Amino acid sequence: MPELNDNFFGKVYEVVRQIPYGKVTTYGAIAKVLGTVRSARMVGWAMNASHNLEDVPAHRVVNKKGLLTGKHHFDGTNLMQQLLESEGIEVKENQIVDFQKHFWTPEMKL
DNA sequence: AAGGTGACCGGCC
DNA sequence: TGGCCGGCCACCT
Repeated sequence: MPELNDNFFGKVYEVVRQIPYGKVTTYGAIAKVLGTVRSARMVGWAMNASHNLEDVPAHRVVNKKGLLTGKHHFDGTNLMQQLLESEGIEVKENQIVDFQKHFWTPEMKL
């Protein structure tokens, strides 16, 4: 029996899945919605597990500075950047250009 | 059961 | 923006 939504991870997946096309969010924002702002690290952990799920666009999740911190965890090295650029997001030196412009938070949805 | 770990954040300089 | 330090919580062994 799949116990996805029951876990802290499940919640993260749902939020990440709701990230619109061409938008990016931060771990802190997700953690905030989950109610655990202080444990933004856990969000990263969740993303690590989300690696197995294809429904979770982890490439749209970056750190506060707009850095593609997790790009190392992707299959390739520039895969994450390619995906973002494919969505119209400019990425330079592992950093998102006009990060704030593409910034999106789950709170917006609410 | 306890300890170690981690794709982070915020504050300070 | 950049570097360093402490906190924080869930997952894994």
